[in-house]
Amino acid sequence: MKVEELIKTDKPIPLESRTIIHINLVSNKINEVMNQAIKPYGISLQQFNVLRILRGQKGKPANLSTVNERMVTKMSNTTRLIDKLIIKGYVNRVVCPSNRRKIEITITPKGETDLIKIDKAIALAQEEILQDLSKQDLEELNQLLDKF
Amino acid sequence: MKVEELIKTDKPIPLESRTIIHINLVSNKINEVMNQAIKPYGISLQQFNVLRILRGQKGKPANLSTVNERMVTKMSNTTRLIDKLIIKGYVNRVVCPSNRRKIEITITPKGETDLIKIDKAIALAQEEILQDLSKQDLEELNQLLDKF
DNA sequence: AACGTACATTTGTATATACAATTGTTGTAT
DNA sequence: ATACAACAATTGTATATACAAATGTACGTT
Repeated sequence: MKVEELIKTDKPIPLESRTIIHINLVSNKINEVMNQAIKPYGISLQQFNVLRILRGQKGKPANLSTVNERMVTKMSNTTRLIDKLIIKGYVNRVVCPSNRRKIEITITPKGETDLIKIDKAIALAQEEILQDLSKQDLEELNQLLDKF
Repeated sequence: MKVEELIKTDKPIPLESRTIIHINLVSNKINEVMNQAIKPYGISLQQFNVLRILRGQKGKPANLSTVNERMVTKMSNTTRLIDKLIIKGYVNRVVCPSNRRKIEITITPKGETDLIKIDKAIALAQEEILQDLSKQDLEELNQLLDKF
C-alpha cells in the first residue's frame, strides 16, 4: 500500500503524519474488504462483532453494557444495533428478572448457524488482507501497535 | 494499547485476528483524539482534510473528483461535504468555465487563516498519539503497513 | 415510606456515510 | 445536425453514528 499513490500527492509527507495517514488507509482498506465479504449475508461488521461476543458467552446472557464494552468499535447506540439483530432473528432480548434495569441478550440458534457461515467469509477476507505478511511481520506489527 | 483489556476478553486471540483488531483499535483511537482536538473549531476530520488539499493547490482551483481522489478516506458524497465548508465560509465553488460539467473549488482567505489554527491543534494531537514511538518505530511501522 | 442519587437502557435529533438514480454537459460517430 | 456514450456533479433514500436528554429501576439515607 503506497500512501503517496493512494492520496495522489507528489510532495513528501513528514514521517509522523505519514504514519497516521498510513494506519488510517490500512484500517479503511480492512473494513472495506471485510464489509464486502459479509455484505451477502446482510449484516454489518458491528453486528457481526456483537454476534461473536454473544456466542462467546456460551449461553450465558449478556446485557447491553457488557456487549458494548467488548465491542472493538464502541458505539453510542448499541440498543438500535441489537434491534437490527432481533429483526433478523439472530438474537433475543428479555428483561433481566433479577434487575429489571438490565436486559439479557442471547444469540438464537439461527444466529449461531448463520454466524458459522459468516465466520468463514471473514476468515477468507482476513487471509486476503494479510496475504503479504509473514508471522514475524505480524508479531512485529503487534508490538509496534502496543505503543499507541 | 492492550488489545485484550480494551475488548475485555480473557481468551487468547489468534495472531491474525488480533492484528486486524489491533489496527482497528489504534485507528479508532487516532480518529477519536484528532476529532476531539478539532472539535472546538466546529469542523470534522474529513472537512479538515479537504481544506488541506485545497491549500496544497496554492490558488489553483480543484474540482470535486480531484479533491475526492486525494482524500485519505474516500467518501461517496463530497458534494455535501463541500456544502458544509461553503456554509462556514471556508471555500468557494464556481462552475468551471472551460468545462461546465466541472466545478472549481478554492479555499477562501478565512479558510486559510482558520486552517493555520487547526493545523496546530492537529499537530498537538499527533504528538500526543505518537509520544511513545521513536523515529525508528515509525520507520518500521510504515514498512510493515506497506505490506497491506 | 419518601427522597435523592446512581444505574441501565432507550429515545430524540442532528449529522455522516453508502449506494443508486438523476441531471446536465461534453465529445464522438454517424 | 442528431444520437449516443462517457463524464462530473448532484440529489434521494436508507442506514449508521454521535451526543444529549429522557425513562424507568434499584438502592442507600433519613
